[in-house]
Amino acid sequence: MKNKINLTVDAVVFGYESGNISVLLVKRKYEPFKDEWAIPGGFVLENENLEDAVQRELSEETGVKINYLEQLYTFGDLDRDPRGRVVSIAYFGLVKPNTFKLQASTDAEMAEWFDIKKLPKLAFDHKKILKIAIERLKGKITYEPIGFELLGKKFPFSDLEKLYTTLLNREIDRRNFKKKINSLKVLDELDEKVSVGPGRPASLFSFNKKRYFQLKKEGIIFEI
Amino acid sequence: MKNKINLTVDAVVFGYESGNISVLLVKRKYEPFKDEWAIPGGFVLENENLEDAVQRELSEETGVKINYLEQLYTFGDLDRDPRGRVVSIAYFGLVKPNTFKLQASTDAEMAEWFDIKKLPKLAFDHKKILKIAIERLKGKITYEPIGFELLGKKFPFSDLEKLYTTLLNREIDRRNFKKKINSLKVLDELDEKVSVGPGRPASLFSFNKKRYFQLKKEGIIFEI
DNA sequence: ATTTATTTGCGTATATGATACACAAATATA
DNA sequence: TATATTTGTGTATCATATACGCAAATAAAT
Repeated sequence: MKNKINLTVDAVVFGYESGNISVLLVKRKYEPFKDEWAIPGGFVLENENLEDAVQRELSEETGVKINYLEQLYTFGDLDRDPRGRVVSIAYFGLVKPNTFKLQASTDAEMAEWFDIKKLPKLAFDHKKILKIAIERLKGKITYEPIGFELLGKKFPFSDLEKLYTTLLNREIDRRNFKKKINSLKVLDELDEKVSVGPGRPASLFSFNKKRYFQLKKEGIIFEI
Repeated sequence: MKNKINLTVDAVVFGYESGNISVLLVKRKYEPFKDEWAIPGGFVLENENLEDAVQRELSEETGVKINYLEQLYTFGDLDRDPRGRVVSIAYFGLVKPNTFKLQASTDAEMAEWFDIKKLPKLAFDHKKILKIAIERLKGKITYEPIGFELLGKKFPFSDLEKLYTTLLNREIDRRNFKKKINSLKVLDELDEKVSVGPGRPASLFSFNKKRYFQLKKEGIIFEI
């Protein structure tokens, strides 16, 4: 066979905590773009599935455990890597808050979360990749309840609400939003409350995965 | 650099004529899967953009001119090619009826249109690729007016209607459908009529591209 | 202990958009 | 001239989305 080409995977991983949406970046240790921030990723091995490659690179570079992963887009422009032709298959990932904190130990490669509104300069064409990933996140959250993938096992309703207002960058009427979510029946109300700061204590909810997969199978559209 | 991998592009190209949706396939001349039908495609050259590779392969193998092209998905399973590891970036294309007929001359590789309801056995994992492409086509047509990409410059309204009923595999109420399309204002009614067979002659319409791009920019959702 | 600020939590009324449905107009064919 | 066939429109009803106000439960301040 002929025409072998360098192939990498890159993973745009989003996390959410206390009203901020963050993306996971790593500081490059080697040229090109040494000491600049980049989306985690690396070369695909000859005998390795694409998703395995993503998981391996993420685990090596950041130690973060991915909760949701899907393919984003394949970038193949000729000049995207100064070393030569490199085609990159980008993935889109979400993590829950418990796996959100980075182990201080993994400083072999420095990994850090960045608020998506305060991004540093990025290596390669990673700015473009990130832009497409953010669009996908915003788009997807309005028609599939993937918002839950970013929340913990138990959460107050206001967390979900704040996630949507942050991501969609607009106010949401809580009463109508709740009606919509309730109609989907993907939330189970737990027999437990939390109270943070002033105000009425909030009931905790959990995400009903069974129901979620049922909806997905039926192709239910979910429009916020 | 290291870990070079064989990279191909494949293009699932749809056409539409007289109520049938067809896909373009080529008969393989060489092993593996010699004499079996496959989605057109081939190896990406070292110094060639991905889209250029698609267009080149399509032109070499089928002579068809693509009207609309977008990336579909990248397939990278280890065993998808018996010759070894081959990662394939699949594309999704639509052609208009005027470029629909295949030149009889290009029989170097035999290319043929197949009704998507009467598909032959396919080489490699192309059945899987085609399945995903058909889902994409069906999904996409309900929220973006790409249906027009499959029609000629001028067409009677019933052609558009039949395209949707065929693709969605269900009846559509013409009056409500027309209301929806009219509200988008993407159709210009021409001062011209056609009459085929019995029945009232039909006005011809053309597709207002300017308006279409405007809608797209505004992120207008179009739900049939 | 009382008041104030803050957050959660619900219900109803209105507007907007989707669906259901029937008949007239214009032609080719018999 | 009658019949079959296709195009072409309007209105009434139903479902869903949006707009909107106030009570309940707490922490913090006085």
